[in-house]
Amino acid sequence: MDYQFTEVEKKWQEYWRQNKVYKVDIDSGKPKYYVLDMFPYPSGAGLHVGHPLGYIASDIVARYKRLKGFNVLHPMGYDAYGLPAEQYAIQTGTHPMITTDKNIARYREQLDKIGFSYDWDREVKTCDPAYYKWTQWTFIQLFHSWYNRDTERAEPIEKLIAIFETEGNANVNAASGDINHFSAEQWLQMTEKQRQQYLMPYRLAYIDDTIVNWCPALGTVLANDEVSEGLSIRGGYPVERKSMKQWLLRITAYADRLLDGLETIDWSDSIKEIQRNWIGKSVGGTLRFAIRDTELEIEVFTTRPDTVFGASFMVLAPEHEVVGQITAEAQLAEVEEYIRRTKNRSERERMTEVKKVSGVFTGAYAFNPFTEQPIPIWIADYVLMGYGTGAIMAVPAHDSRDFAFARYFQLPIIQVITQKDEEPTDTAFWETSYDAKEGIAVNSGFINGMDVMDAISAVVTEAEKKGIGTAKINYRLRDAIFSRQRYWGEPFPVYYKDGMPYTLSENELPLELPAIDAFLPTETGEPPLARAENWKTKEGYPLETNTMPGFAGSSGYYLRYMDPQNNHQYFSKEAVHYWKNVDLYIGGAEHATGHLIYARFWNMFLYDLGLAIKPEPFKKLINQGMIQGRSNLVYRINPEKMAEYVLWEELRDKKLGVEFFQEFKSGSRRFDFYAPEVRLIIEIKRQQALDKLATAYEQWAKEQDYTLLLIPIRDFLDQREQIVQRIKDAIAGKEVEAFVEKESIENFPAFVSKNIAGREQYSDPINVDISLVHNDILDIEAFKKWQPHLADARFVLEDGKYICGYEVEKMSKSKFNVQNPDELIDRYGADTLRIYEMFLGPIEQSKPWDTQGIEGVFRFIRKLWRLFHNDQHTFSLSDETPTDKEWRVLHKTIRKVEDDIERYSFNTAVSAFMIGVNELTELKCNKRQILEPFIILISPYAPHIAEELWHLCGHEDTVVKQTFPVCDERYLIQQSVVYPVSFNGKTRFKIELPADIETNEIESAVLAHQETKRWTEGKQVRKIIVIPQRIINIVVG
RNA sequence: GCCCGGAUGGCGGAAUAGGUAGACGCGCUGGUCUCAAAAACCAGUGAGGUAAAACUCGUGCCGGUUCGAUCCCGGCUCCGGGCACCA
Repeated sequence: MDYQFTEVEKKWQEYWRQNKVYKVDIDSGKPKYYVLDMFPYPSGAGLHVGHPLGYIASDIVARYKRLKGFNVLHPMGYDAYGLPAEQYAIQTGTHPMITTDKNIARYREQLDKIGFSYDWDREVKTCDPAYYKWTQWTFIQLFHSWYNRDTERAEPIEKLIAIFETEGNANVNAASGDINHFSAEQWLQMTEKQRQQYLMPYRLAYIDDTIVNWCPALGTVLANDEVSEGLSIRGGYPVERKSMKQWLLRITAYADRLLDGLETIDWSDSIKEIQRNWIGKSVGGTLRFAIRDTELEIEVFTTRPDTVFGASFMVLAPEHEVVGQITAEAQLAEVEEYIRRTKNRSERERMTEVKKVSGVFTGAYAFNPFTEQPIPIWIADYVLMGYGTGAIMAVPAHDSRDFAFARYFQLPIIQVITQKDEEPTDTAFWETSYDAKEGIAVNSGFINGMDVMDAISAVVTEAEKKGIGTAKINYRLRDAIFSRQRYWGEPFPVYYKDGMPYTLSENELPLELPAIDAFLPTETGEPPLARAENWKTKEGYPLETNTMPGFAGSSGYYLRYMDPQNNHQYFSKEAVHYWKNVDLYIGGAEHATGHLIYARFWNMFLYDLGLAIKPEPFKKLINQGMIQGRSNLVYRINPEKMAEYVLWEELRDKKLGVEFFQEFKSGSRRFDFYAPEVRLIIEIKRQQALDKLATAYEQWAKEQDYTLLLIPIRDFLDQREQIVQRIKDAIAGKEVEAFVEKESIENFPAFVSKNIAGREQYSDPINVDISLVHNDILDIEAFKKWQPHLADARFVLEDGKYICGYEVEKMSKSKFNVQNPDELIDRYGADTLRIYEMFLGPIEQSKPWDTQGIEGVFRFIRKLWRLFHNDQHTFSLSDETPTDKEWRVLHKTIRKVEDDIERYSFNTAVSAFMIGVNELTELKCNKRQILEPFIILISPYAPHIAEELWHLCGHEDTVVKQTFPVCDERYLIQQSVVYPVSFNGKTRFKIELPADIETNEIESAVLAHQETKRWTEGKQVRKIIVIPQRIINIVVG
């Protein structure tokens, strides 16, 4: 019997489950290793082959690390809150929990079939009250914390209150919103409500008014990328820019630590770069500009204080508060009109119109604080209220946007920086600004001659001395909006008293999601939770009706896995001190600015609280590439085009003796072909069309003295020779009937195989379900049954086969190219699937899914099986001592596979296994001492066959718990080396030499070789380069 | 516009330290076995060139460094991803 993968795989999956082989507990005697997959959102579609790619890689590492003696934590769970289940609930009334549980069951079934080594006792679901209790708990901690900039960490709000009570808030250095100063006395005299109001801007979870994209029809707030031109992408409903009270998390407090932390973790440069951009730190200073004839000042933020002498105007964001106070009477109408125009456009739309320059002069002037010159103040929407101070000093000579603006409105451009060793030039002739942060200050008073970097700090120092500015760092990062007007999410553990939010006490957690009658917002636009009956505390205070966003539950899940059943704590001290943080995290790159940044923030906060013990949650991150779909195409024939093409092939190049032309026009009539020599017209049309037209056409042709042939398309299917014969007769001048009437037949679809000549010209590609295609050959019978209208389909074949085309595109239902892992497991088994997914290429690279190659892996698995079996298919191992060659194969493979797994090069390890099996097959090796270690070696990749073979070898225990074989260098030492000998870098021949001889011996051996003479003849040997064990190069000339 | 990746046979890819380019697999061609097919096995397979060899060319393009470059440097082209009036 050949290898029976279906039974074998089922048997061992059952065995592993029953014996809880993958269950893991704290074991201080062993080093720990934590391998984590980004847990999935269980969608209704189930897994396709792209999902398990990362899971397989992490599973290989987990199994490998176990064999290497590590205690491996390898859990899995579900990111169970998500829009699809809620959307489905809105449409059907099915509770999202029911949908979600169903989908989870399906996911679990699929995952189990692949043979993953998860410890399922640690499974978490974010929608499980026992889990989200701790999401809510963390929110409470955030609410009761503030960020102390002096200590650079989160601290309890009580400590802040204690400071307020003794000295007010003047000396508090906190990451906070806008605050007014108050004294201890004022604090003590405040009402409870006032105190709460003053505390709010300090909290790490706080409520604030935020401008959001509110969509009344959907009853929710949309993200910027869910809105296009004022309409929701989904549904096309109007979206308003609206100020709403929302919960926010003060992630900005951690901006610097999030940035610095990137230096300490092993993530790809691209993800780190994305996060750096997202945080968007810029270092500079603020400067205050006095406004002429008023007491007012405008503060600007700039990264280039060194260019202040070149600031020739100012620009404010249209919504800047000072605009109303400074606009001159004469400019009022224009300014108001401009503000109205820009107001309703979202930030995103403003950004997309980058190229257009627009703006209006306010009529007011400010004084440049260094040159003391008055400069005009403009408003323009290229200045954003949301960044810096909403105002800039414009330095057109050294900022490209200011330059464009100045040119457009003809404002002065003053050069204040020159490149090294260059003289200033007339800016009137500049085509672009000089933006680089390199050069020497000129026309700049006291900083003249300084280099840019020195000039920056000199100006900041001077500004501080004069009291008109300070050094300042700005971030692009915004606080995270934490409220969603949705049902399917974690309820906030918050109630309102006297209009102020308070948190529930910890013993009231979890606050469970209530039942509601419909999953929609209320008529008054309140979130769905407002429908819940009795949605208030015991005391009768109303509870928060928003729910938390998707990233709430996924931000700390890796910590919960460490101690998932703990009812008293998020996770125990003992657990976190043992498991620490994630050693290897695998998942998609699409979470770069979402989950991966929130989770780092969440972890840092818990670190400040002393709960997490590492500042960074994920030491090493791998982003698996996307698996793209490989669609198959069939080519549907356009019958008229095809008939024309086929006939033209018969007529062209005087094949029938006379010259034909395509497209003959006579008056308003058009015909397909015309031979002027014999006045012969040929027209191809559908039978039905000809039935109607034939008489009129014939009449016309007679009048004009043309010979006419009307050929129905259907004739091209089976009467091609007759057609040609009729044309020949017509050419020969015989009487030929223009149109032979026939019974009309039903239309049927027809398809042409890919490589039939002319196919491109008369067919249209159509996606066909990939399950009907094997190695690009269409299963015609299955295809006919695929859709009802294909039942009578006809085919133009090549070599008796229908060959499909293909295209690489996104895997999606509509392209019929979704490859589902279950099907492949049924056909080839899980081990083959696992190895094939790894074999496709480097884990981080995107690649198309192509089932063709899987056969090769399947062959490899059976070849491995045959190593252990004789010709009669009976298991047979020999206890003889292996030969050196056999040892060498084993140890070479150990070395290669170990190296490859350690550097996550899974595809090359698969090659190494194949080479190993090929070589052992060649050696006809069935020796226990070689093959048993080989089983262990391959078990991370192909756990099922490995377990089966391990037991066949007579072992009672599981292969999972063995020790990874150790490479013994002795077997790798070569007696001799085959050196490639090259002349001037081109390899010419090879020479085998003993491995241990000296360089000069190698040289003389090579020079003595007779091939050498051929290449040195008539030339001089100038140099011999010998790289021991590698190559010999002889320079001649 | 800016930032980050990438480009190697018909296809997926390999070459870990500047040292035999194309490992391994797919596909294709021919063969063995078979009544036949499947499976399996064997041989060949970068391009040009040749009866076969020799030889020439060849890692997106142009140039450089080097005894030697897929790898390092300079300048481009194309593809993928991210960011985008961020002061």
